[in-house]
Amino acid sequence: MPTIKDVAREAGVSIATVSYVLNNKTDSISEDTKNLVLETAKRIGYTPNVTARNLRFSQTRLIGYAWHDVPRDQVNAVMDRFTYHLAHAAESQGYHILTFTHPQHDPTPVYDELIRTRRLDAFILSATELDDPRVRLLNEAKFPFACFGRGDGDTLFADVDGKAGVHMAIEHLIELGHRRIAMVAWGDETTASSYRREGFKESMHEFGLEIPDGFITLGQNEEVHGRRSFEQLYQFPEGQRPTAIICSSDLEAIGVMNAAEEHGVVVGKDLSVIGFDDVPMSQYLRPALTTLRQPISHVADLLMGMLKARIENKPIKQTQHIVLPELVVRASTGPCKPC
Amino acid sequence: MPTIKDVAREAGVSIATVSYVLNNKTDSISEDTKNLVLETAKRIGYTPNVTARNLRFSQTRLIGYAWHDVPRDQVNAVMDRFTYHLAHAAESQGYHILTFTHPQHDPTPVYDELIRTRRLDAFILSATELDDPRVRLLNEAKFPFACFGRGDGDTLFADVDGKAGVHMAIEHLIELGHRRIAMVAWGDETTASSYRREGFKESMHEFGLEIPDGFITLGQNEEVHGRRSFEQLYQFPEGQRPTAIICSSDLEAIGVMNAAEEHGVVVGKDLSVIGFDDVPMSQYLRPALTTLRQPISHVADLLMGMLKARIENKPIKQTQHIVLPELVVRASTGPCKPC
DNA sequence: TACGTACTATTAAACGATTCAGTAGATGAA
DNA sequence: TTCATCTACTGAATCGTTTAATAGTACGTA
Repeated sequence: MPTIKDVAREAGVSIATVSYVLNNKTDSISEDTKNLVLETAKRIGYTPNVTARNLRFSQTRLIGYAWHDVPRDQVNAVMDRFTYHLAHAAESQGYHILTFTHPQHDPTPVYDELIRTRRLDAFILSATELDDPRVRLLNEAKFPFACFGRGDGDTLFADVDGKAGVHMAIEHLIELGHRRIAMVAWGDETTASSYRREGFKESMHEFGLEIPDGFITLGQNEEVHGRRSFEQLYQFPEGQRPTAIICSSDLEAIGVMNAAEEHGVVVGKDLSVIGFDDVPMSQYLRPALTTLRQPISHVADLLMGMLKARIENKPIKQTQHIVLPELVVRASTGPCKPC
Repeated sequence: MPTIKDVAREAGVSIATVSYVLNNKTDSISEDTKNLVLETAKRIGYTPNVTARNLRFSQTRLIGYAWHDVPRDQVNAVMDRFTYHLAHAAESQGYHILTFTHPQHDPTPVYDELIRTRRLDAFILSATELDDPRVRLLNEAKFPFACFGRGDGDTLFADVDGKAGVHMAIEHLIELGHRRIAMVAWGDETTASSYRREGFKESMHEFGLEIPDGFITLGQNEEVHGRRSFEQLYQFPEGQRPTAIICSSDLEAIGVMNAAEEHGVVVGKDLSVIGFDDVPMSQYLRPALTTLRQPISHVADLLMGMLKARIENKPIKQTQHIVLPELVVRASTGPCKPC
């Protein structure tokens, strides 16, 4: 592979001249020399060596994104799509994504290692928690990063508005005549969980609807949580059962639908169900699932835009973005039957 | 961040000495000096700069993997899991995965660019076709790569044995009493498609079973292909319809199951259905889907093992691996009812 | 005394770029 | 003629490593 030296020798000029021409710093280069260098570079097929350039600039043009393992029975929700869009967004800014893995409960050593070896210019984090050890580490190291999820202080983040999403879901159900609406929520204190749960409480109140005791079920993001939630809600006497259930994820919605079918309850008619995420399969479920689609591609663009500015020490117009999900209406929601 | 110079100055020795100690080339370093250097490096928190090292060795310790876009209604099958396991396997060999994207029908310029800038040491390709333009490019450039999928000549590859998978599926169905078995196959000439389709023909013949005309339906890997295949097979008079359908993917199996339900055919009882891939959702379908699970993690390990050897010019024991899928039996297959 | 030989550590040249500082040569002004 | 200025280029340091070649001691031996 030819280097800048080869171009210089072939063109009969110095290395410095070649570099100036190729970087378009041609203030004091004659037109003739410039053309000669450009032609020579093209002729011998020269392309600058990224590693050498990176060493010179103390950069890597690489952004780290940890791909954490998920048990094979769990759905990785939107993470595969997010990775694709992240890679795409990074490329359009002149960066690349380096994916790495870490033990689920001890991420920091890997982050630390990547910082210390100067392998990366920045990180993208996803599913950030309140008081997240990764965030603490990166802040202490003053290392650039941006989060898919909430952050405090001057943390760069973009997140989906779970509260507004649940509001949209309730609005849709009310238009269909529903009044008794339950929610399958998450018990653990992640930001996403509390926004979705609190959004439910607030919006129901706003619409003047009661939330009977037991209408918010708590558990983990698993199919069985949806399944158990249905069983629990089915215990209510017939006139007091919810006619619609909003879930915190599509996976839980599937659990609800599976349990409902086993009890002879027809989803979309006897019971309306709404999920969250719009995983690829949800359109092929029977009935197809009404769900809140996360604008993944947009989130990736926002994160990369902010991150590039931070890496390059440029001003950032807006450091925190909360974007609306989109309600995708399918057959799992229908008019309230008993109403 | 401290550099090797800082360690040398602090310890009062030369840079070379520090380097020798840290790389454990201590043939001609006294025990005292060695300890002094190690302690100093630890005290000031020194970690070698990867970029500098890479420049020296003309390497990047980075492996490229293209993440091609898939329409949002399609399931990305096993690619998300593959990426995770690939990253994991790479790390255990001292490498990292760089993900990138390219236009679906014009991949080569991006590969070319990454080679020319010397951003990567090698590539992993997936879904390689016969006469693949990427393979041609990489062979011409003599650039290391390994494929998830078949390859010819001395191409490094690991692939799932689709033929054996279909054989296992047929065997399972025969044990359940089935005789009239159909297949939802792919019309386009990818290697995966032909292995699965030809495997079906061969195994059926081997078991002494006929394949009536129309029992192999051709289409693309979409839900609707499964759906249409069912409709087509349902046209047969009752005693001649297939009692079991093997699909080339879980997505098609879902299509078959959806169409079956609409016709009042109960999957798992009236009709057995087998998928291919074991996508995460398949266990939560109603009925849960019997399917052929691809040993993704094993494939990733094999590929990275071979690739590392090729990059480092070490001998490779076995350059081509064909691994067995695992039949995961769930409720979508059951005893042959009319038999 | 002189010399070969361990032993230990250092000097300096790479790797492939960028860029500051400097320099020849031409031109113009005093 | 002399000096300043401008144009068009080059030399060499630098980024942070690795490693071949070399050099300085000390010791035993001829």
